[in-house]
Amino acid sequence: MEDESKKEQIKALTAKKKDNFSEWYTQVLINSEFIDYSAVSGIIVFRPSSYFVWDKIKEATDVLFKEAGIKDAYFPLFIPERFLNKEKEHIAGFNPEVAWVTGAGSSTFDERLAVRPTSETIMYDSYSRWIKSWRDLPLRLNQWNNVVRWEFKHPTPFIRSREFLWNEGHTAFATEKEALEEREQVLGIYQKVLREVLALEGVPGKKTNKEKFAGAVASYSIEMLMPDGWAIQGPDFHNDGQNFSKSFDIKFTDKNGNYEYVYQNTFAISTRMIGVMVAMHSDDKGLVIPPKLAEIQVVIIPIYNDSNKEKIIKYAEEIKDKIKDLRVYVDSSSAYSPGWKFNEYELKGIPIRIEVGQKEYEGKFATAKRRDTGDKFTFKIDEADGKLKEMLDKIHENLYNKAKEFLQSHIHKVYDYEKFKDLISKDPGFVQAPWCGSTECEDKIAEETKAKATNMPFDAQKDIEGKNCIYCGKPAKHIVNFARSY
RNA sequence: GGGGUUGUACGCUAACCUGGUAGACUGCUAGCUUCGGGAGCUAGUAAUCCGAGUUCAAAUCUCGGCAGCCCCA
Repeated sequence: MEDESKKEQIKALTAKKKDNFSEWYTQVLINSEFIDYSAVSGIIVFRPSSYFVWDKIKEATDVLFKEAGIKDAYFPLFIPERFLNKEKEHIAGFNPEVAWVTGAGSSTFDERLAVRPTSETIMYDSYSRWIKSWRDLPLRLNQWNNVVRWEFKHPTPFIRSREFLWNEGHTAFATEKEALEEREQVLGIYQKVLREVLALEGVPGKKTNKEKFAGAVASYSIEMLMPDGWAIQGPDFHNDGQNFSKSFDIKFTDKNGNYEYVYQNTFAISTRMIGVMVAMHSDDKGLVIPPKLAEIQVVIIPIYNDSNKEKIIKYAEEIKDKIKDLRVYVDSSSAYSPGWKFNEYELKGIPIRIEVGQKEYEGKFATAKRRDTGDKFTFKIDEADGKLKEMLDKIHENLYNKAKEFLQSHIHKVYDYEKFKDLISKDPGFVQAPWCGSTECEDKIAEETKAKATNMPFDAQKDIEGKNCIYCGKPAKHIVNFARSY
């Protein structure tokens, strides 16, 4: 037992995922050197391994954007106040969270500048000058950047952060039809990235009026679930109609010579998804990073003593050389013992660990361990390349399947309000229930159960026939995904 | 906005009640011995949130500020 108490003083996690989720979440992120807190409250530092994860998410998404014909651009960080004020709903939604720059050096600006909370206004000022003719459309631009929203609620790394990184896509079309068609394409891209890169599954659907984006006609989201059963909004897509084009005067001459306002969309995926990824996959030993996002995919730990040190390290390097196109690291330092390294790389979430010592050297094989399941396996060094790639695929698949099963086992379809209340308080998750469409019922439900209308899942709407609103009993118009929400 | 609570080294913590040498663990640096699940020894490095008051003497008591956390609105 003396060992136990000593261990706790070392870097091991003291909180358990099951017992104290938020404490565990923080410990995992900090102890694994994934992130650090900064001197500014509510803003974290992305250390190399977490920035690597973001870079990969970005890369995977960007390839799909480019294939779809969306180009990258970059617009200013600072937005003149008069721009923000142009679209009334938009400014009303963001005003409380905007950070302002009021001067430089000892001088004060005549007009203060907002640090972008989102870039609609600064981009659409340009769009209004760039779009003159139907030939200029569609205009589909994206930027990868950072935004600042000075939240006052308790900050949580990645999940609720005052500065975060994201993509913001802003597109303009000549017709409403074309604009609406973009939704499926973009949500499809996000879903593919979530599944194939982050190993996560969410529920796509339409937002209620109350929850839609400030300035949008309709909003859509992929809603995610955290391990504690609370919902969190994932990537989103907003159909802005002509709201912004009218405020920013983005009009063009159509084929018949008439002036028309463009139809617009905006969409985003943010670093918040890293938080969901960490929370879903990791365990009491530390981080678990899906193979495609891991800075080091395979770590090789040579186990040696004075008499065989050189040849064992050489053997480890030899195995590394046999592995093509994977990110492999040989930790041959003698500063730490093998046991120390095992724990360290588990804490950091490296998908596969390989151990090579005297036994392996003599038998020309290697011993390996999966981070996700803890299963050990061995392979002959000549088959290292294929074996490891296959195993990384299995790890991804396993993580994705577990995440999907968790989501599915936490979706409940309910038609009775008493049962609804019971589920929300006892077994948090998504509760899908029929709703009449009135904000009044939505508000009452939120007030009585603390569950928010997260979105209206596309695939659940077919069940609407003959159902009544769970709150008022009037005929239902939508099936809504209610949940306690971050 | 109201109430509670906590600020000691990178981190964690002791001394606080009862004022008097700031002590462990971890980390970090160096050396020697180790190395198949967080190795051992030796030496070194590093701290009382800020300001005022009481006192011969303040990490400790009092007041104010700042910061974190919790609860309520």
